[in-house]
Amino acid sequence: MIHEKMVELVARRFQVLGEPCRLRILQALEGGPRTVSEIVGDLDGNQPNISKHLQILFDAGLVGRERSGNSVFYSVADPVVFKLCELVCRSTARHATHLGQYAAGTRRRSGIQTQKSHLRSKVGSLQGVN
Amino acid sequence: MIHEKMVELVARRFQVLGEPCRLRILQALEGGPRTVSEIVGDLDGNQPNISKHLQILFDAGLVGRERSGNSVFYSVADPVVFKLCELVCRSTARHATHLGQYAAGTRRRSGIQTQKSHLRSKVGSLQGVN
DNA sequence: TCACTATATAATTATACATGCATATAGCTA
DNA sequence: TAGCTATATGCATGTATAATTATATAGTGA
Repeated sequence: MIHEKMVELVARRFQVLGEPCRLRILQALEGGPRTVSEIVGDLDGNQPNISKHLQILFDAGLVGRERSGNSVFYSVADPVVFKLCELVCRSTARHATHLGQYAAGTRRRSGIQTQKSHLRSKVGSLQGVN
Repeated sequence: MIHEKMVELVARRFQVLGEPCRLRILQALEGGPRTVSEIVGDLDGNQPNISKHLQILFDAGLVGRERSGNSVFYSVADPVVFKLCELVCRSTARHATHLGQYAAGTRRRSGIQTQKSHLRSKVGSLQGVN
């Protein structure tokens, strides 16, 4: 059992990771610290937007930063993010594979199978949905 | 380097995990499959809301479901979610600890330290902002 | 068939958030 | 100081999403 406050903090971290642009930023930082300009160059977003995402990542403690002269270098604060991405990546690939099997196979569309209906039919549905 | 489509899929999964209510649902499922009613009983949300969150978790492939008579049993589809939560939990705890140290120590407010200013002062700031 | 339980869905509202543009601020150099 | 570069912030806007209420649908048993 986890405390309510902790659940919210953990959820917030997942939420911060749940943005394609921010994942790409972390990816760009995988090789080491980079300045904002460099990151903007790697990705195709505009500078203010990248800066705002970097701020969000920083507030979440996922990246660190240090000013060097006129530039600010950002770096991944906790390498665990790469582990997380790897795990989710694998899991996502598995899920996509399953979806592909279903699509290529029975053409069933993710409905709930009644235990009984499961015995008489390959195609279950939940209130005719999906 | 990861494909753009994959980045979006992974981000979507993180986003689905980035909701306190959904984390609590997964927590409730840690002991094994449960019906919607049971989950609603464990948490304090109302039934339609829980059902919608369950649908989102299902679409993301994070839970599976099977109807049994009048009830629908939901279960965790991929135990990797618990690993993810554990990793984020630890990382979050570390981050919170650091914040605590800063707060108790120099009272600095997470500004960027210039390399030079770092040498002459313990308190850095970035445009006077946090 | 009807009544009942369990679950899902629709419609609404309020809020959070990403984006883009304009602008402000910090640091450097002359 | 002024001008330049790099970065951050404010504001406006559109979109996504969570919560709530009411309702619809599936299954069960009489």
